[in-house]
Amino acid sequence: METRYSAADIEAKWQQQWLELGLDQTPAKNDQPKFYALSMFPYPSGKLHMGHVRNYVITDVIARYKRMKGFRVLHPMGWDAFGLPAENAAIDRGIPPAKWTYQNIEQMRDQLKQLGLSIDWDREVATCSPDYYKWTQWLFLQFYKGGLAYQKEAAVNWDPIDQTVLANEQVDAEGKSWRSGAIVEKKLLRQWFLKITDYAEELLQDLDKLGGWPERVKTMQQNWIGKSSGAHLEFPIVDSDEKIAVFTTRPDTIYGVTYVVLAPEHPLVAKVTTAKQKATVDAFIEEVSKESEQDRTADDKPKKGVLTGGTVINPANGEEVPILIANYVLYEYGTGAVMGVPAHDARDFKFAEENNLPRKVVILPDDADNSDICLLEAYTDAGTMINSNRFNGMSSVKGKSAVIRYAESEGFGEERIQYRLRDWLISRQRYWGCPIPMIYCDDCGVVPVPEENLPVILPEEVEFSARGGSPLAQMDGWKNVDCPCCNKPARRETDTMDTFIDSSWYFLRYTDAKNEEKPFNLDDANDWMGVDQYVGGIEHAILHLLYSRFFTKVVRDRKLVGIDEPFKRLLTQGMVQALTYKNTNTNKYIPIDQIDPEDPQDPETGDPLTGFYEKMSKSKYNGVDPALVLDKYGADTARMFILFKAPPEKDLEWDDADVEGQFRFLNRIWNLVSGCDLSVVKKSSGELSKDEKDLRRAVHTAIKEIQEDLEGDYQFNTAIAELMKLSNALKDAKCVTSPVYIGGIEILLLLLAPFAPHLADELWQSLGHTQSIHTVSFPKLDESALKVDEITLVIQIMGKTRGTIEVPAGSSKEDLEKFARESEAAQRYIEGQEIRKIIVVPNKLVNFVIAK
RNA sequence: GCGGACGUGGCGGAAUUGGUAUACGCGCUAGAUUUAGGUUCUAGUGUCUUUACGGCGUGAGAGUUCGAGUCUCUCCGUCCGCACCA
Repeated sequence: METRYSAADIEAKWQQQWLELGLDQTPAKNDQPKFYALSMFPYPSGKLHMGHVRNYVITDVIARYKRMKGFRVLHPMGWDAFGLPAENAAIDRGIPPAKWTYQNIEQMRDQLKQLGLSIDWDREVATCSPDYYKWTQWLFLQFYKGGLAYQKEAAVNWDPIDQTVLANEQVDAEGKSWRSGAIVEKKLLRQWFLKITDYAEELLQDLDKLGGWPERVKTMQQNWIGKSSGAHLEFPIVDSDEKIAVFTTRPDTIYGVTYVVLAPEHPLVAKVTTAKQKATVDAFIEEVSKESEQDRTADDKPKKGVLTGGTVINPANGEEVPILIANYVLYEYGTGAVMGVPAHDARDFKFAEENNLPRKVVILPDDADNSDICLLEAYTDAGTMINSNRFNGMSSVKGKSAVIRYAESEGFGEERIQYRLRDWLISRQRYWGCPIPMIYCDDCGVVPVPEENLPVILPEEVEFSARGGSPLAQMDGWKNVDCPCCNKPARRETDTMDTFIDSSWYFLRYTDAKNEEKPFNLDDANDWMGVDQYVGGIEHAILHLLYSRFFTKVVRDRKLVGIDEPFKRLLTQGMVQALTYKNTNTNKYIPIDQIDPEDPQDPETGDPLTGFYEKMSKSKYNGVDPALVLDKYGADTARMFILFKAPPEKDLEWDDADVEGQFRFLNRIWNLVSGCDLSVVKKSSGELSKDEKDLRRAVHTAIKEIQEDLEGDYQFNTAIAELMKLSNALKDAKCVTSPVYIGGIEILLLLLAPFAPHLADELWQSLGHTQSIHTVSFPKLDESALKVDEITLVIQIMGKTRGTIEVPAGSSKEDLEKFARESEAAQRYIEGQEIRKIIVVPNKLVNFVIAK
């Protein structure tokens, strides 16, 4: 068999064979250990991109390896199929969202299959299909029953382009929508929320259980949850029964309060404002409301504020201090009011300075000797309390709890834990999403749809005319329904759920994907969960991963599953980047085919261009279409390249020359194995020659290294390097008629099987095997084969390598020293020198320390 | 500003507990095969000089050690996340 390697022929053939053999199906429960390998499911945009390819190939190698290691593996795939692009396509092209989505799924499923992924397609789910979203709705009702779903009139993040509401997590630091990029506006609407804040503490604490997660993802979640502990303190308003509550992490500075500030939106503002100040206050509120979120939170923005004319009593010392409103106090955080301690808080300091408010020093640095210090900036560190009545002389660290206890005994405050995390706003004024199963009745109020009436079907034949509100709100036939309680005419909720809800439980559905009675059965979920390896992009570090953790804890508390955390190990794969050329004067990207790579110039202006590696995208003209790569080289080459080029968590720089390199490597393997002549193989003659021993060692070294690379941190790049070394060793081997050689060839194919599954099976068959290589166990490491007769001993003088000698393996320290001392390299340097010390590291080196 | 990660040839990247720095690949150079190009194969490829039994070399500088890419400290740089959170 001396034909050329043709990926196109063999890949289609083996994909068909595997399908017929059912190799990718999930085994029923048996006594094998389980392994759940999961990739984040894609949005069915219609076209596979390189980021997908990388994601799914990584998971596939892990799944295939684990199967060879004797695990029963669950490796499913599905579609995160609700979402806005389908509506946009409907508007732009007149295709109904459902039709567009299902077409895209067909297309992308075919593309995924071409990659040779060992996915159990019998468990495929699509979040937009009624048999899936029935259970999304059912789960929502569970939340509702558990008091974890509620409605609230709220100032929400309104995306003026997509015409919908966004969760806080979906608005970036500049106040822009994560999807449309539009500046988000504030709007008051009655919306559904999920009470994720009930789980804030557990979501934070359980990060410690996630040993297999990248540190940075955990840090990001920790910051997002934003726990801080301090005190809730109440300042009585003068001439009123009401009090202003503040949250502070520094109760020890309460004697330094020189004013109190309310957020402009705070409801007490109207009550405390005096007639004299009313015009000023109203003007200020007007001014602040005109500012965009971005302006208001800008870094170097001045802290503006005005007096309300009202005053409060400092409950610790009875002093009367003014109430102000200021733009830097956020209504959404804490109580929407702060106590102003300019001497010991950087923001208050700046604000007081700009608005001529007094300062009062109450914490003295430990190294200062008097209290008259002139502050140039706020002193925010710990120190000794002064000007604080009964607390004078106490360290400020102790003072925190002492002041809290005092506040409790005097009834003006208590200890308080505050989180930055807000409840999850899930209402979306969109059509293509999961309907919220709620009904509004004039008599009965808000009524949940009875479980037996689920799913609330999303009508699929809809007309889209232009961007704007959801068509559901206009579909009277759908909207009008009888109240399940009193049978009188009522109305359905026309908002749909945030699509992040759909993806917060799909990993549970895979464990029992066809269940028509419930979302999933407890035994199956407990058998497969948690996910042993989850793979996906870092962009989901907060949103999807936090929501999924929240959902898991809620369904656990509803006794639907018995685990605390959904994902045991998380691998965040790096981006796939490609070379882009940008004109730094005009900030325009130039397509690569218009450029001479030797001398990159802007074809229009003639400016020299700079090249960088950036994430592949249409707007940068640097995308590489996976379909073209598959056509030219085949799936095995694409897989090998992606795995070899960089470690999985690092960004990967696409490079056609390196793709060629992998293609060459697969061709070398093809030629190596096709060139094998089985007829000349001799019977084992017992004792191995040196060549045979060396080859056998190379083979087992490869087994050892690849196994370690796949067990630990998934170092696919070094695993492939080991495959190359083994293939080089086999190519150079002289003993081609030895059983060691042909055994080595077989092991090479077995080691290659998870990476290049089609080529490995084809060559395996060519060696006369009738069973697919993917049903064979991973080669067993024979430690004895790694033993060497001779080792290379490094001779060092004063820690510098001066030569090497070959010595028998396992020599004693004394012998090693003797060999080293007699070596030519050592002799040159120790001749006539006084040897101070000799360090012998067994099997490694001998170092002579000589008198200088 | 706060938090995290990282810095190794021309390039992507390797290096158990501190023990021969640059594995593997790309690129490049030379040669062989080929009508030619491509493919394939062989050899070479950190750097400097006085080409050696040599010097220098893992962002910079110091330290610990017989010995440091690896450990400690200081500094520089890049990337990422958060950012008025009281």
